[in-house]
Amino acid sequence: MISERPLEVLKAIVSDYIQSREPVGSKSLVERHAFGVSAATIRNDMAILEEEELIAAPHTSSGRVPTDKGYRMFVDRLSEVKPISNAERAAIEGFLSKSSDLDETLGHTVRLLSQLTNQVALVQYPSLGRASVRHVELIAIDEKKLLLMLISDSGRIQQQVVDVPCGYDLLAIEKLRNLLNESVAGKPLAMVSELMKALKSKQSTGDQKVTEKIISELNLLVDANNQEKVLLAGTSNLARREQDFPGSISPVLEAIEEQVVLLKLISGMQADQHGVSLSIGRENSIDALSNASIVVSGYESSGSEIAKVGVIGPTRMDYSSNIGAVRAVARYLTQSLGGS
Amino acid sequence: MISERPLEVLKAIVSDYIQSREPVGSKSLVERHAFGVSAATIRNDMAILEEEELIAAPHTSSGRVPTDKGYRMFVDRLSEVKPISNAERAAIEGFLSKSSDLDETLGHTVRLLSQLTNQVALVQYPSLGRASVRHVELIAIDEKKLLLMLISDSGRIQQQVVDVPCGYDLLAIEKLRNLLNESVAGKPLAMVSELMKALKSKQSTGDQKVTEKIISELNLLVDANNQEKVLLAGTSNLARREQDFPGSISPVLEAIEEQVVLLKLISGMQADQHGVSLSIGRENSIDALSNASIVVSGYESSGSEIAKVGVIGPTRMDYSSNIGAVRAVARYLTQSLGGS
DNA sequence: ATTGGCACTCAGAACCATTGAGTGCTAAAG
DNA sequence: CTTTAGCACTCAATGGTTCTGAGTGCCAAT
Repeated sequence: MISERPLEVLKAIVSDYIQSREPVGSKSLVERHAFGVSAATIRNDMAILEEEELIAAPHTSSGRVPTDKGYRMFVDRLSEVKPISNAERAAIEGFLSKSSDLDETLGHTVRLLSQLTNQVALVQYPSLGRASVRHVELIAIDEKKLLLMLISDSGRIQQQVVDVPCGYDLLAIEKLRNLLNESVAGKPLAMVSELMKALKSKQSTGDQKVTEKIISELNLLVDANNQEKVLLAGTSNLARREQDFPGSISPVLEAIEEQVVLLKLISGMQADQHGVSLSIGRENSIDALSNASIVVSGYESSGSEIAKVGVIGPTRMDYSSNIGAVRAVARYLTQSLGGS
Repeated sequence: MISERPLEVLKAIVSDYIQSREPVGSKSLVERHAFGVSAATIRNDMAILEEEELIAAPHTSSGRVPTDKGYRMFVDRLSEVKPISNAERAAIEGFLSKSSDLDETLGHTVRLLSQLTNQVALVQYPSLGRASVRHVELIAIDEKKLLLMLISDSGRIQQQVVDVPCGYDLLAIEKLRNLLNESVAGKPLAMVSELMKALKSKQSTGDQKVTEKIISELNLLVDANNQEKVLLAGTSNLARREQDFPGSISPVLEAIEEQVVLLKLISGMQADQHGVSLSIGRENSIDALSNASIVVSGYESSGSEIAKVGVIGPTRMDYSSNIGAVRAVARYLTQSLGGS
């Protein structure tokens, strides 16, 4: 077990390093923090921390830098989440209240979060997997074309133009629409394909061909767009932190633009007690992101978590503020979605 | 008037510089290109080009580098558009054929273009201003809520949940929908607000309150979302070309993330004979982009240009290939939208 | 357990000489 | 008038050397 003061020293090292981006040594530590002891004592404490691999030296005899493990210790045990300021709160409220549809809300959210944190912000679109159907709609466009729409309860809308070469009967379409809605409205999307099977066998009225076509298109809509999606903002913030990434930032950018990988990563993260989860440096499995940390929180609609929102930046980031900002934004986002 | 050979020299300089990213001198020029003359002669030609400000020297006595004006001359008079390869053509066709709705199509397009060119790609959403209404839809969600949808002929869909505190009558809604469609379907969006005024005064059946509410929401939908939107992809390509931007790439990234500015820029660009327009270096008015060039082309739906698609990269880019790629992608995009 | 003292380390700045690709100019040749 | 060879000159880049100072590790004394 590590005793009290060494942990205080770790806290000071992390704080100083985050601020100065320079390895911090025993002397500057005693100068900036009022430990009641001498530099030599601090050096002893630092030896303990190094023993535990909480800090490391970039090269022999230079200041120390926190390791991933050190950051982890810092966020888990030593730091407080910094609540957002009133100005920030006002900004969030002002920003989010203006949004009307889901696209816009998420777009605003992600921009906002990136400005609040000065990091790259990301927001995951509500996954259809966990959502349910609010409504299915069939709209006649012209004699041979129908527009099929699927609206999920999170507000996500998908549509597909369906060609009906043989033409169709308006009344039959009306009937089909009602039938579809009766059977799938309110049901989880995951069940749609099953329900459609049942429907297909039961139903025999109207134009069989059109019905079948519509049903298969509906299935496609559920499947094809089941792929998740992430929105990014503030990539330039990463560029501004270039110095925090050894070599080039280009692999980092590449990695976060690779939606599939990124999604897998943030989906796998487990929330802590505050609803926020974070992955520090090599804790995440993506090699290109070994110098990056990710802070995400889930956001909810109708009471259950539907997707995640968060930021990504250098391991050397201000965790306290970023966690605070992500948490606040997730909360407001939930609020803004819950009502609609 | 500049005579023949100096222009050939300029062409060679641009080609070499694009390839090597190093200032090119007279000697390496005669080595790599079969001018039938000596280095000294080339030097004389280069003096002429420098006189005309088509090339410049980064520092006294080092190789020469094309100026913006030099690049302009190159693309306008000296280079051929490089047609895309068969493999690329196949990639485009394969990629775009998979898309179903507008969001997806544009998303695929922009990713594709960024991969094809290894640059940052951008695509502008069809502006509602120039589009017209395909359909208006009203959907009952529950007793006090309606979903109002506006579908434009480019396939863009916008929706808004409308609260109707006093409840509504299904039949009246049906009627209202038909009425709305009769009056606005096929009309340009810009006219909608006017048409609505006319409708408001004429109409008196049904629940006046609901009708009014819907109409005002519809107007909002047209206005509020009239704001244009750009999709970006391949920002990491910019980071990979870091060396082509003096100082940091962060202001460049910032500038292209600033949608409003970017939109203004690409909207103002005039197409040349190939349908492609480009802005080289300081030709564009954004200071942060003084080392960047932009290549865009319009794309069409139903026969008229609805928005732009293109790439943005360092002035020192391969114009021939990029123009080819942008042109091809714009053409396929038009095709893919025209049919739906 | 804490501290002052001291020898030691090593990245980074500062300085300097060297190198070589490239220029501009001139005078001769075609 | 155009082309060319020759030559002196420039200057970024390279690489080696030295210097400096923040910082360490360890030890003996408190």
